[in-house]
Amino acid sequence: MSRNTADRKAPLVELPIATSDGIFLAHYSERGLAELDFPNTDGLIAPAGHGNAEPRKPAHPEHATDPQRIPTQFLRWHRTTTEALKRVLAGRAVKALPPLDWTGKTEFQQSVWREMLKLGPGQTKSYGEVAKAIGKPKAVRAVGGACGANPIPVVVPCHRILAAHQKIGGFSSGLDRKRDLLARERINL
DNA sequence: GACAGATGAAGGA
DNA sequence: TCCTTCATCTGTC
Repeated sequence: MSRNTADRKAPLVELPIATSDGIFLAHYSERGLAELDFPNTDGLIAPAGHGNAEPRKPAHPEHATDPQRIPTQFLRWHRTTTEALKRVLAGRAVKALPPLDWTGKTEFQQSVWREMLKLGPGQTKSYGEVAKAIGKPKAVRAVGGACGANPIPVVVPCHRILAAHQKIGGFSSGLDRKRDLLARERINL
């Protein structure tokens, strides 16, 4: 077991993404997209991957990092992230992703998330199938844990991972949101 | 090291 | 079917 959360670097830039679902908040480090926070139904932003964290106010443009001082590389990544997010929310295939910063995450988690990235719109896998795909067929519960720790939901499509027999399983940001995302991809449970 | 967890499978009613 | 129990593996504290 590798445990290297200590060298996790704090994101350098936070940028909001306005969608029909609300304002998502993307966190970028010098390595790429590090986190994506869901908007809450009440307008607050729910941090991804840590369900018991306190929701917080969305960063208004005037409070977010000053656009004038953001390196163009971050702006390029943000354009790619915005496009990818909007495509997923529309149930369409993602054309391109920015580099993803999984620094500090374990090898196991990264292999689970890489497996999720292989799934296109309308495609699903069970936790057991993901466990098999990464060569650890008995690590089904651990796959669930890795899904819950996913810092970049929607873009890394943890909502496409179902429990056995097409049951919905769980979702750190709420089962309703998972059902909604699946419905947009015409996935019937 | 102990414990919890977004599972899965098997067995019994 | 539905429910309960248990095996299994990994992450977190």
